[in-house]
Parts: sequence; structure tokens; C-alpha cells
Amino acid sequence: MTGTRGAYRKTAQRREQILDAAFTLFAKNGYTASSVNEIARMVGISQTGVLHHFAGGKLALLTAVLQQRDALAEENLRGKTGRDFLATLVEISRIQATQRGVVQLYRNLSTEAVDPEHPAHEYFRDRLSRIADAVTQAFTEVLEQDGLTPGTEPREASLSTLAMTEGLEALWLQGMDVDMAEGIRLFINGYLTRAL
Amino acid sequence: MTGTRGAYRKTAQRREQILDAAFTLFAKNGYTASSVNEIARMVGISQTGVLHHFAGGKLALLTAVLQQRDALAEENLRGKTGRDFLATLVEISRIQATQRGVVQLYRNLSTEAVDPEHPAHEYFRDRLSRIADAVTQAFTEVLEQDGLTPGTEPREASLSTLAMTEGLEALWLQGMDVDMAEGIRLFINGYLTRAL
DNA sequence: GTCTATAGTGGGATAGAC
DNA sequence: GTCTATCCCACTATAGAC
Repeated sequence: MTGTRGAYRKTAQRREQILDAAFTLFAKNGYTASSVNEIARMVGISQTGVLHHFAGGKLALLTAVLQQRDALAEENLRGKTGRDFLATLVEISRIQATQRGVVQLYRNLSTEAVDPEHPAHEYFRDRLSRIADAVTQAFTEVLEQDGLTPGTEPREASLSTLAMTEGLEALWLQGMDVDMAEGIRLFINGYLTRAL
Repeated sequence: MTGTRGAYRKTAQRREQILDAAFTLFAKNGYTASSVNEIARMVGISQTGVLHHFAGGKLALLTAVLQQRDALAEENLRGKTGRDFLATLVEISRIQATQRGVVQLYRNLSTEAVDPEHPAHEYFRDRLSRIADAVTQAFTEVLEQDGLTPGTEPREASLSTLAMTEGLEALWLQGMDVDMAEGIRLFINGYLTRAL
């Protein structure tokens, strides 16, 4: 419907432009400190022009940005199991090292969203739970193939891996000289009988 | 000078009240999203009343809060070396599990401060560098006493430990069921020939 | 589809009275 | 030491013209 022809073409383009600008700004300053006005200026239209495309106001922009980005990120993991899933985590991290904005976006927003009254609070709570469950399942699958070092408990391994991932991202964002993907790979290898 | 008697007594008390309120609010909402007005309301005075005590404006409040808190935190580590230093890291983490606000304050502010234009950008950069160096030195001291497992490199161990610390804090803040202190203790133990 | 104009709120900061 | 009054600015959102 919103294809490359007809009356909706311009709308679709504008929406994309706006989402890109919103993403950039949210990544830089977080949600609260970003203004619709500045997004509008980046796109080259007025503030009301932006709101025209996102009826729900600023909040609609936030959820649209999050949904768009998560759809991309989770796509890589769909269908993967066990070792493949874990290897993909490392791969995602390798890609993210080239996309500072994405990492910063999620750190900024997930930090704000710790506040139970933040509009994206539930979103990030659920997101983290889902990821933790998925990683736990991956470790469980490896366990069933006798691929885990003795004594490794899937849930613990999952939470530790996520902690290491978040932590390496934090250090990296703050300018420390760390290799996120390598760090995660080595950390996961500590749980595996056969290295990734 | 600003003791318990005389004309400055009230000032000293007010400054403390204001700092407490600022800490609470910064911890909850970060720096940018917090307002002097709200701090003032928490203390029970007007916005101008607050600014009277902190001539540098809102920014003076931020640096005062940070300095006050870091003085407390680094005091515990002063004089400690090697294993003692590492054990104290675990202890600090154990204490922090009872002080959600402190953890949230640093996560909120350090996240904002990733932006090079943030007033506290250099502060957090330097802080992290200092901590990383101190932990590296602690691991080096343990190494010299043959206390590290073969192949452990102090700098890598330091950065990984910090990453795990930050990561566990992040998961904990976001409501996951993790034991920060235990997690860090076990992680450090992986580097030591004799467990903490 | 985009604009101007405007309403309504809240921000930080200053001047000056008490 | 604290206040009121005030300034100027920025924000989100709506109404209505083109």
C-alpha cells in the first residue's frame, strides 16, 4: 500500500527520515532530553510537520524507533539454536562495534527506563526477560549435546553472558579499549567444551 | 569554620539537605531531566533559595554530588593492595546492593556523560581510567605473589572484572534476579589460584 | 502534507525586597 | 537566608489556513 507510487510515497519517505532522525537523537541524548523540534530541524520541516506523521506524539516516535530496531536485531537470531545461537550473539556484537549509535540508543533508553514510570519501562523489562530466556535455552540445548563444561548451569551461564555483554558495551561506550565481540566469545568459550 | 554554631550553621545544614535531594533526584531521573525547582520543593524552599547555596547553578550541584559520593566510595579502597583490594571490590558491591540509588545515580549519569558535550564527560572518563588502573595494579600485585592462574593477564583481568561489575549492576537495576557481589566474587575467583 | 500561530507548561537564572 | 517577581527560553500539543 505504501509503495513507491502514488499519494503515500512522500509520507513513507518522510516517516523514514523522521525515524532516522529520531533514532540519531535518542541515541545521542536519550528520550527525555530529545525534542520533537530538533528532530524536525534535522529533517528540515517544522515541529508540527513531524507530529502530523506520528499521531501519538513524541511517544509514538519512541515506540516506532524501538520496534524498527528490535525487528532487525532479533531477525538474526530467529531459527538458530544451541551453538549457532551463541555464535550469533558474538556476531551481533561484532556488527554493533561498527554501529555505536545503536548501542548508545539502547543504553540510553534502557537506563532511563529503569524508572517504573518511564513509558518504555515494560518494554525493556520484557525485552531483557525474553533475551535471558532465549540464551538460557541455547545453553540448555548445548548441555543436552554434552557441550558444556561440567558444573555449568544454563540459567547462570545465560545471565553471566548477558552481564558481560552489557558490561563490555558500557566500557566500550565510555571510551575504554576493549574488543566487545572477542570478549564475549572468550567468555562463552569458558562454558563450552569445544570453543566457538 | 562551618561548624555547629554561629551564623553558618543553617547554611551547612541546608547545603546537606539540598545535596541529598539532588542526589535522590539525579539518581532517579539523571541530570538533564532533573530540575532545580523539584530539588527545591523536596527541601521545602524555593528554586532561588537553592541557587543561593550553589552559586554555579545546576552544574555546581552535579559536581558537588559526584565529589561527595566518590569520596565515600574510594575511601574504602585506599591503602588496600592485591587480594585485599579485590576482596574490597566484592564488599563494595555487597553494600551497593542495599543502596539502589547510588548504583542508579552512576548508571544514569555515566550514561548521559557518554556524550562528549556533557558537563561530566571528562569526570567519568577519568574516573573509569583511574579505576581500571587501580584494579590492574591489584591483579599485578597478586601475580607477583604467584596468586594468578596461568595465562592471566592483569590488564585483561581488570577490564573483564569491571565489565562484569557494570553488567551485573545493569541487570540488577533492570529487575533481573542476580546477586551482584556473589557474581563478582566468583568471576574474580576464576583468575585466582586461591579463592576469595 | 506542511505551515503559522498560539496555548499552556516548565526550565534556569537574575534583581531586588525583606 | 529566603522570598516574590520577572525574564527569556524551550518544550509538547492543538487549531486552522493554504
